[in-house]
Amino acid sequence: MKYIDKLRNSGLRPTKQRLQICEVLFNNEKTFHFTINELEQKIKDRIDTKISLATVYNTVHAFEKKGYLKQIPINSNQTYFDTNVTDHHHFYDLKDQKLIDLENSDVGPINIKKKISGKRIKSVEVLVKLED
Amino acid sequence: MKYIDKLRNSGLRPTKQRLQICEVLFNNEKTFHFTINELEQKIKDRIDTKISLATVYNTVHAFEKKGYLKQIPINSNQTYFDTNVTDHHHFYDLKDQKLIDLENSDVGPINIKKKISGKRIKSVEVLVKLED
DNA sequence: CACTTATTTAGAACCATTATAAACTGGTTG
DNA sequence: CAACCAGTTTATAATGGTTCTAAATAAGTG
Repeated sequence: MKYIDKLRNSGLRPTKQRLQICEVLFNNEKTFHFTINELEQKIKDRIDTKISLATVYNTVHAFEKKGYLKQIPINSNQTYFDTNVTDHHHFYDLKDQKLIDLENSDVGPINIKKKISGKRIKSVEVLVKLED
Repeated sequence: MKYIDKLRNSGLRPTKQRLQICEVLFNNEKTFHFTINELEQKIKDRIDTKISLATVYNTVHAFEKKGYLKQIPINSNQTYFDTNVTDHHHFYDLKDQKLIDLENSDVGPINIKKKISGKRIKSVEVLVKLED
């Protein structure tokens, strides 16, 4: 199983549940955005056994901490995650409430001129809201 | 009272509560960021009468819809608002969980090259996360 | 003042997320 | 292989920010 090493290498035991969630998250042609609820549904559709909601939360948070998932900062009642962890930005379609990837080449380089002493820039995230 | 016209002009009745909240939000030297809870506390400190939590929510949402407040997209369990409604961006200090304004001149111009047909760009928001 | 409509209010309801504590599992060691 | 321990899963309860509800109150109008 190809995700066993990935998990072991990051100090996570390769449990049945985690491996199944890996399949759903990472064994796809394209990366995608999801909420926990949407992921739960995807898991139900793809896997025959049930995985507890608490485990889905635990796993997603563990994967995020290890850098396998990214949270997308957006004002919504639900938290959005992204399986695309490369540097990139997002459109957010206000009407359809859909996220769309912006490749880095779609956004000119962003130059942050201000510095805060003692702090490093960890990430720069751009959210472009779309309306009709 | 200087906020009466502001409210009337946007179709909001200038009630006692709204005027008091205007005082707390807009009668300051500097703009600021807040959550509903922080605003509630500020109101308690500045005003002698009590304003119901539901009214605070109603008012903040009404003001946001009218463009007197902006929501700041950030992943947090609480929603952050900004009394600075000009175009600008934010640092987010992950350790202290504090927002810091970035003037537009602190961030080079942002050029979004991708277009989505039938959609207009409503806003471009940059969140720069800071770590130690 | 009478009337209509908007607003305020306390409290209940909602719902995503987190905490809990018991059962279970993976990995390791003797 | 058995015994053990730490990590993990699980159902369920608890939490907490936000929204809803329905009744009371206040603002605007004629």
